[in-house]
Amino acid sequence: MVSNIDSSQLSERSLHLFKSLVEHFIEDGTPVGSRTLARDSKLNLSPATIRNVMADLEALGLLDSPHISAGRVPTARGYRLFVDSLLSVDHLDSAEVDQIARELAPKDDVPALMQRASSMLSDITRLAGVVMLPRPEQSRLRQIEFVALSARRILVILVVNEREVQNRIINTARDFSPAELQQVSNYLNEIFAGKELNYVRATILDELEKMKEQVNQSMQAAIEMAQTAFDAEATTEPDDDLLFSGQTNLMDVAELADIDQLKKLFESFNQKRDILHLLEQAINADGIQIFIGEESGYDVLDNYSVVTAPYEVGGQMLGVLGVIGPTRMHYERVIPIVDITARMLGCALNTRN
Amino acid sequence: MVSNIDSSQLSERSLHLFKSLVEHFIEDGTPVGSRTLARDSKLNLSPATIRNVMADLEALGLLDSPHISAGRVPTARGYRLFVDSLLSVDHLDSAEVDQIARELAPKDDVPALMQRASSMLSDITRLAGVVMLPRPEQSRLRQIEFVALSARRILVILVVNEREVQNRIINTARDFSPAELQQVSNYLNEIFAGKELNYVRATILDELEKMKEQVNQSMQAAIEMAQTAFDAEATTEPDDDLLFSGQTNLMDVAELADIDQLKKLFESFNQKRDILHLLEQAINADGIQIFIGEESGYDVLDNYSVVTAPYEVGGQMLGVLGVIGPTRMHYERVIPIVDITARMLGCALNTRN
DNA sequence: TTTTGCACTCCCCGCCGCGGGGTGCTAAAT
DNA sequence: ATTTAGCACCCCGCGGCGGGGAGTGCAAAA
Repeated sequence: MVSNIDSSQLSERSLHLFKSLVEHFIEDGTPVGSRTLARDSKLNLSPATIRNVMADLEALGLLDSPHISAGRVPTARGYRLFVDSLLSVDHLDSAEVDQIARELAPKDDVPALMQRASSMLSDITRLAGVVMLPRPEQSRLRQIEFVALSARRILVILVVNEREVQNRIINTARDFSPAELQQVSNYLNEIFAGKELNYVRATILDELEKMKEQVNQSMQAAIEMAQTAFDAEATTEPDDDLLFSGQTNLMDVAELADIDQLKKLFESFNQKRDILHLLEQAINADGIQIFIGEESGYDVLDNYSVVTAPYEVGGQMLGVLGVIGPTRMHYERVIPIVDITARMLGCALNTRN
Repeated sequence: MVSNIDSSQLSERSLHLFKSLVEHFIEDGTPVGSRTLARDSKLNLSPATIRNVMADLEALGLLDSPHISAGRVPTARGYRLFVDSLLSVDHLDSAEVDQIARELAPKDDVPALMQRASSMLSDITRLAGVVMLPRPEQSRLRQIEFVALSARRILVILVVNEREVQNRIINTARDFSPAELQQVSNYLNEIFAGKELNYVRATILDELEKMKEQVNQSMQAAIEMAQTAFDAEATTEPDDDLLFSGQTNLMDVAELADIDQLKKLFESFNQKRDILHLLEQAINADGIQIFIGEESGYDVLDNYSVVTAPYEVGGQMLGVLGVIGPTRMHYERVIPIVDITARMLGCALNTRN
């Protein structure tokens, strides 16, 4: 990868002009030329001078011109410089902060809260919002219970991480009495409560097999049942770990030509895979992380930027949330919104009852 | 509403020509004129004759011409006549039937099966698929269980309709011992098992209030807890009762002009409300029901048709599934696909273990 | 009743020319 | 040594024009 441009490599004036240009382009999306820039930037310079500067900036890979004789447009590297060094982020007015706080008031369960966070992000930015839920690898088994539906149909309930509940129904080879079920769950809880879920799964499927002979009849049944339960669990992929909303907002901006690029983007929202990988890169970032256009490495995102922030509670990273929109977005507004939403979501998760 | 055209009101020849015209238009989406129709339809007629016929058909409201001097295009009423009287539905070849059967093999839980049905519909038709889940009104409480997470945090589990499981966490005003919980659940199961869920909710919230004084201390607590549980339940709207997939398929056909009409359609997919209402109209239909263009009454669907079929198991209607695509769709293919999918989904739900 | 012939309409497409907003370069000015 | 002015040039977008194609309606002939 070619190294990015550092703001110290450029004169004050070039930076100022570059900033105006980017701002102007973000505003109306048309290539901006030397004349308009001469008018807009308060520096009293002639278009000719500005042309020279722009030629330099183009040589550095910060600008590009769609045609030889059109205005200039920022490149991904240009946006990078812009957001890293030139951007002055907005102060959100308190009304907006209030709105966010209100939306994230901890009034119902976790998935619903996440969903609200996502749709709030998209509403307030008029872009697409996304929230990544905690990766299941980090989840700890808290409690396991069995409920008899009928003699051979058993409802398995896994309580994970204090408040998540998973359940599935299994069919057993022989009848179990409620008392037996109680005994089995006591046994499993004793061994596995507080353990990491993957470990539990691995242990149950592999290790327990060996000790089968050593324990009594009833425990054998327990082991078999637990195996069935976790077998089913393994195949149940989480799949709802990425919550999108406001995708349709992107159809407003779509330059009408790249409608099938947008289609590809929507499809990758459905696949989830690419976006998931991208967001995973952001989970250990210290605060806001931004992927601009081609930087992301996923070409469905070529003309789009992703602004992300991890959210955490009690110092532990839980997930990532963010906003997806055209590279030409109002970063100065989007960034603080994503930032504060991540913080507040953390709070909301913290003060949950 | 103006009455629809009956095929008996038209001459054999008009019908034949009309049919060719619709087929032709479905094929390439351009208005079709008298010359091409003269060529295509095997009737040995001159364009002029055909023009006369087309003028009649237009007067009847079956055709429309975008401009005075362009070919004709079917109206919604035209499509109606076409699908009701003129259409010869395809025979699905056995490979396709096999594919559907394979996709709907009952290998995992109900929601996943529904999801697969939906995405299969969209894959195979290259349109948008939708599956409406059983309306919660028809659901009967089968079993209720309480699991103590801690002394005051209790997991409530509702088993509904044999295989659906809902769960939520409530906080209680005072401690409950596991034995007490057992007692409460026994009590509630005895009264409410097999009852309709709405009835249960209503009863618990209203009636039980009155009997509070008459029962003992422990039962009072039970009642309070049940109230809390069902209170929470009431606010948990089902919301996942409509499963879409393949929306992006519609972006292929989008005539590029009506991109914001498509946006509105996508938004109504998200709202779910309109589509839900529409599908509810189809639940009591005997087999395939088709809403063509403006017929639906929802103007987001103006240039789209919805082909639906209810699915049932054991004679009881459970829900509706279908396909959404441009009015200009291959009905002769889509109809049997939707039809057979509905049947097979019914089977799959029936033979579930 | 069907067909032929005819006048007419409208869209689409390519073409042209032009104006606007741009550019780069060079030479003059500061 | 910059900055500016001047100039030639580029290229997109737009409006107007003309012709071809596809289609129409109508009237008169078959």
